Amino acid sequence: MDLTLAKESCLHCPIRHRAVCAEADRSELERLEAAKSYRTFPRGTMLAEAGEPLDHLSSIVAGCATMSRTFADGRRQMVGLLLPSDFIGRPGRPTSAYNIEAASEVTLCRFERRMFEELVTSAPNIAHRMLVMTLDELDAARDWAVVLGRMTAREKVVNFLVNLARREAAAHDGSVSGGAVALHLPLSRETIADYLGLTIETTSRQFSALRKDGLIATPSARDVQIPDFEALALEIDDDDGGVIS
Amino acid sequence: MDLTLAKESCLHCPIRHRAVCAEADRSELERLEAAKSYRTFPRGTMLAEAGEPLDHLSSIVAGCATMSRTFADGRRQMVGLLLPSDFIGRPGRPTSAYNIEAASEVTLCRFERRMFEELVTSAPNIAHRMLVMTLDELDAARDWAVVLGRMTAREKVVNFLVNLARREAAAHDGSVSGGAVALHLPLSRETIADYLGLTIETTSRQFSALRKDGLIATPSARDVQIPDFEALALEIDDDDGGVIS
DNA sequence: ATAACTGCTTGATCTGCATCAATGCGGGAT
DNA sequence: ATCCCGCATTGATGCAGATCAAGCAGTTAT
Repeated sequence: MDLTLAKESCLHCPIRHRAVCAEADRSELERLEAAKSYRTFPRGTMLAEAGEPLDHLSSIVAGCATMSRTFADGRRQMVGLLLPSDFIGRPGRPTSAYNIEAASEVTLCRFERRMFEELVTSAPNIAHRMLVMTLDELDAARDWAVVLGRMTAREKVVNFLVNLARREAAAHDGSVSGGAVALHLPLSRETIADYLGLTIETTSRQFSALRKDGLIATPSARDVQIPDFEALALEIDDDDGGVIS
Repeated sequence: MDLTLAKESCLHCPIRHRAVCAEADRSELERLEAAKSYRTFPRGTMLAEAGEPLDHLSSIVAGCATMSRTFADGRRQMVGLLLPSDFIGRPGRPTSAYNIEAASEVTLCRFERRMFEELVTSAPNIAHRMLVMTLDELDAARDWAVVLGRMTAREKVVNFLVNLARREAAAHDGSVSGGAVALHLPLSRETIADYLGLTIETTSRQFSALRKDGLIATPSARDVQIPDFEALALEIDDDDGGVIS
């Protein structure tokens, strides 16, 4: 799970473009800038439906969205949390493979598909940056498979909290200090459960167990305090490489 | 298993290059051809170790390899099966994130890292094709997360067999007919179990249950016959989109 | 304030898969 | 052939997490 807020490869930020394109074709930059438009959607909006055509490709500017697939019998599995700088839609693939839903108010930087695809095929810089972003997502997706396939419920929840804390720290461009950390959860228990491949009840029980063990405090359901981050991280770090980088 | 695959994006095949590069810079093609070399490794060879430097990028020409991560306590999760035309290593990432092991004798088409990375940054065609391949892998990895997170043991095994059959059919460039299909499993029960996030015993029991239900026959542990492919596929297809594309 | 609603927690029970433990089977060496 | 040895199957039992079922707390409406 890559949760940094200001990746090198973020495609909606002109400052990044300038850095990357410094000595490259400036017209490429102009075209990318010209092709984009911004739009904000309220919480709960379906930004894409699995199998349905997706005529805009977007980069998330602000907010949080979820990517999931739902079975006919109701089982749901999230395959990713989409955060600022993450990309929605794929060049060359006209439809979305997953449901994408705004988990909070979300602002997108949108590119009309045809324009963007032309850029990707003709501009080496853009294509290369898309490749780097996609490789990051691939690593995250594979790491996620490891979590879902082999971790216990407790490990899944700890892993979730630790990564959320690390992302938050990265967003503020500092590292997680050895001390206390406070988190606001962007997701409901149900969404967390669907993310972790668990039920709501099991997820809730794991939060309660961690609280009883003194590893977290929960002033409210959506707020988590971690008095000793290292102690929490030890629950998963000490015995494997299963931590999502 | 016959592994002659012929994806559009396969990077070791000059014929494909020619098709893609037809009107593009031919020197790019020359350089790619010049940079490659072939090598064959016996079954069991560790082609890459998680965290270790990987100085060659490779395209699989023949054989089968597995990608996995192992926890300190022995838990192991495979994150992918690598088959001909699949790629090992990532431009811009000097180390492998996973253990990659030859599951059978494997022939690789290898590119020296520096040469290949130069090609990716300078040649739009190569970069674009890498992007398409990576997007395919990303879809597969996310689909895999859905399988691991929400499918039952039986569904996992059925999904595995159905996908293997489909890949095999795709390799022979035909579709899976409505009738009987014969498969040779390229993996041991243990490896299948690690792939599916199950134990050996559960995997074996599921094979036995499918046999008892008449959905498969197993002339040997490594050979599976599917008398009615559609009937098997119905076990998963009718209620979701959880099939790996 | 009270009611009604929604999301969270907790308890009791059930079950699917893991674990522990034999047993069977096939292919290679002698 | 016979003895292996690694792999696969099958059985008995245990347990983590799912399911079923109440309660509870925060929020919005009246």
